[in-house]
Amino acid sequence: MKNLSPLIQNFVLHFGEMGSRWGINRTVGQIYALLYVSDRPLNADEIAEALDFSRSNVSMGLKELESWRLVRLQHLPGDRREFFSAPEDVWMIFKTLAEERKKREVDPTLSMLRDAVITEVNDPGDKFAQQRMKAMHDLIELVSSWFTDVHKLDQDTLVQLMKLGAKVQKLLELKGRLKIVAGGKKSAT
Amino acid sequence: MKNLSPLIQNFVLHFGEMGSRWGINRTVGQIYALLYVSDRPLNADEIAEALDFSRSNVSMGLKELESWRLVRLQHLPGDRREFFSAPEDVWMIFKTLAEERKKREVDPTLSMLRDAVITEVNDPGDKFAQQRMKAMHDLIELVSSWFTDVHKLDQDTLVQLMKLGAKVQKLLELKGRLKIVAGGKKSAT
DNA sequence: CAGAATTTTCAGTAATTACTGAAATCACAA
DNA sequence: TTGTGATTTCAGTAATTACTGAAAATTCTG
Repeated sequence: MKNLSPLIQNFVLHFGEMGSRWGINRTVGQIYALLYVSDRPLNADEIAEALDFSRSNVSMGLKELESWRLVRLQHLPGDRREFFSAPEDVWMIFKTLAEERKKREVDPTLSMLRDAVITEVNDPGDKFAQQRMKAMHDLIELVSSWFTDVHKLDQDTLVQLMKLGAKVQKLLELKGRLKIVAGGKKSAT
Repeated sequence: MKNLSPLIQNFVLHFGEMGSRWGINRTVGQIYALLYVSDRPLNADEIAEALDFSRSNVSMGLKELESWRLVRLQHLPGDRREFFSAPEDVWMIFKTLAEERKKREVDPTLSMLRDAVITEVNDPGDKFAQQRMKAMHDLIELVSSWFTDVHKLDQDTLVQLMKLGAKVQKLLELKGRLKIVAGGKKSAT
């Protein structure tokens, strides 16, 4: 790692490590981390130089990141090389990551579970297994469609909701009471 | 894989695959999947037999799962062997997983970011990097403490919230209006 | 306490995944 | 179109991670 300040180097190394713990290869994590903290787009040679990777490794890493929609490719005027940068908005990054993981892993899992649950089986062991799969399916489906749903919310609303934390319970109780009142009115007329 | 019905075999293989995509080794994923759909606790030999792993591999896998608090060890009367089972409550499983990942990966990342952000730097590149790290830190902290917070909610409330999905926005708006009214009253007195 | 049953450890090996350098391909300018 | 710079591909190799079998340790029983 040449020409990287200790601050940035530390960040990059940590992200490489984290990446590998979440099933993303170390190199890819490091490239992303570097782009994330860089104040200008970088080309592949600069990345290879900074992280001390081979040019081809950087090429593969960038391709991977593009497939995750985590980097933007751009051209600088008067320069034939491709420059890469990470989107600035951290919420956007978070959402993109969640969307991609959902598409790649969660959706196929749901589909597998759905198929498994509707299969006709006779064995009691299989019957039990199906119950368990159903429970897992329902949970994943609930969480996953909640995710999709809140993606639609604008960022401020999302932040507001998060900051509310557990206090959201009070709000839900309030909602319950309002509903009873409304329901009462309706049934009275 | 001996004695496993196609239904269960399929489930187990899928989970092994998913595990490895999320940074959990294939074997561990398969052992967990098997325990999850099993209608009774299994001992290590049964697992080794069913999945066709060596006994020592199963031992290591179970140790790993115990460290994630994802399996329960129990003894059957009149049997010296150790039997393992997966907790039944899928929400509990989900929460445990989230807690462990937070403890192992998110918290150390937050700590690294906090340190990086309070470091004194002069280089403009470092200053910029610090801004980015601050943004990431704040997002992770917000989401992570929201997670901790909603863990406290009982399951029904959580399900209610999830089912509400994007409609939660309406509720937040309502809350906003109530606050204004309340605030108005206060300032009037 | 001796011995049997069970579990764990760990060094060696196998399998997988990551990385490189060289060659091929591509993209553009003259 | 040809040449040059840039990027990608891919076969070979390196590094890492996973797995096994044998031995050690642990746990229980008589």
